[in-house]
Amino acid sequence: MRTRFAPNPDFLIHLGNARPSILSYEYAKMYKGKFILRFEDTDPKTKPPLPEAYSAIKEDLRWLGIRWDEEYIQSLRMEIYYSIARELIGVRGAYVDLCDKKEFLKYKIGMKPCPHRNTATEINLELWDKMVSNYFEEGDAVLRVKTDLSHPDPSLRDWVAFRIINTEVNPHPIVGSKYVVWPTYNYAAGVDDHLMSITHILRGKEHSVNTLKQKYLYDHLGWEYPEVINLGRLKLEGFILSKSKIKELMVRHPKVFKSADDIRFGTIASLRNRGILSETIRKVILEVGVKVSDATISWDNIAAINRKLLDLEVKRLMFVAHPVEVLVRHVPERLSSVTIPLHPTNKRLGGREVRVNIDNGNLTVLLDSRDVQTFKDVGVIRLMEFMNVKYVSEGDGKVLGEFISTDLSDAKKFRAPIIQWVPYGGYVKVLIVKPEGLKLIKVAGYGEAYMKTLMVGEVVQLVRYGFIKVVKSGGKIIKAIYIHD
RNA sequence: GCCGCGGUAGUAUAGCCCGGUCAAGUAUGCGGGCCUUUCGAGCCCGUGACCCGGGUUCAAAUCCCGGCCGCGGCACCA
Repeated sequence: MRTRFAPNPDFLIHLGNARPSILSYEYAKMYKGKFILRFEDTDPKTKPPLPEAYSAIKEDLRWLGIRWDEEYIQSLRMEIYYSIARELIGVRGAYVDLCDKKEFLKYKIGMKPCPHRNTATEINLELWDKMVSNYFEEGDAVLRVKTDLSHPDPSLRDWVAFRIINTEVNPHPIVGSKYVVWPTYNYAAGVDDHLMSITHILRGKEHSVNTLKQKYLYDHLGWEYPEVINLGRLKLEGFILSKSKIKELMVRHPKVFKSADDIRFGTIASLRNRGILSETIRKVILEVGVKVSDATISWDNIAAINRKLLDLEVKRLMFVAHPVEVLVRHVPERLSSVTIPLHPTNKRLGGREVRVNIDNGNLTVLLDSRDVQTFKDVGVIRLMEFMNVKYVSEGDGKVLGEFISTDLSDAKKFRAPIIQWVPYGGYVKVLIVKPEGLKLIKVAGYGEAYMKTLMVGEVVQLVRYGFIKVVKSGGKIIKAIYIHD
């Protein structure tokens, strides 16, 4: 078993591409076969390859846990395509067509052969050599593969295998202006799948006609076509996956959407930046499986999988989004420092010391305005991992509470809600960016001082708030991306 | 318009090839409970689906036909 993933390096890959790539890789692995990565960069004109995309795609694949046994770049295989083209002409499977494009269309829809279809082989070879040696202009000549002219689908009839692209005008990022005759997707992919002994092709169902086209090529050459498995399209609820739509947004709003890995998009890099684990993506793709029908992946589902993976591994910290000062009276001085574990069960994560300032038994903490409301409603709350507090009064905009005890069992006795808190004076400002569709909602709040030690890229759980990924730290304000709740 | 392919709960998926064990399984969501120093996780209970209509058959989610809906393709793109 040999499978392959064959992206066009003209852009980043997205969640939709994760389906064929992960599934092809897993298939090969399952049957102890080989998996091949092949860059299909044979159109320097309408889909010019992006030099940085080759490595970016490889990085994304590696991140997804995909390892490949062989790697090819089609633009480096031009001589191979050329030599097979001569072979194809030799068996009268292809001919050089000098017709004008519109003129050919008439023959095509009329199911009639164009005048060049029966050109003698020697002349065809001569014409082909002229093509390759830059004799013709762009648009003057193509090499067509002979198919069934009466096929009900007109697009199949004598499709183009090679066309001329003026690479002085549109140089290729890898081979520059070295070649002017370029193979089309169907030719290059078809030839390579055979030459690379691909046994199973897993690709999007948009390629289903291409399979039919390529089979003509295989028939002419006496090759056997691999097994094909068509995969349905994937959507990600609330995200844009489409290459063209992302490009359009970036062109139209260059200041809003600076790069294709923006957390609002559905590229693999975007999801990685967003804080989604590669394991989550793999699970989702494997769950969707090999089916032709389309699937809309819900964000809830992604979040559920991701949350479970993150839950055990990530530190839990306190954060208050809409702070209200609460003064607690009669707090014992010995409580000016408490050590709180960073995770209730994962002891490897250790703990952190939280210092508070107790002045004459008075302690000021910040609570979320919603929690202050519960405080007033319920009468007793527990400041998580710290102490139980009784509500006293509210006046002049100040909320007053009274220390009861530190025992957790008391909190249970009082059925006190457990609330996260941040010490007044011992906090750090946190700015959280929450993507919602194409908008970014910004939430500013206060995190406990320990958050200053977080590194960029680190993911933590803010208790009762959600999982975040730190994108900027070190300064006065910590910036983070909201992953999910 | 013309070719081709699909349609199981809100979402995703299992079962369909080889009809009965499917009064349809699983995950997530939603409702409730237990547990828990989170409104998180875990555990338990509940909720909710075979697109419609015919046919074949003792028996159809599964096979056949028609309809409806959805998707893909119709490039000198990949």
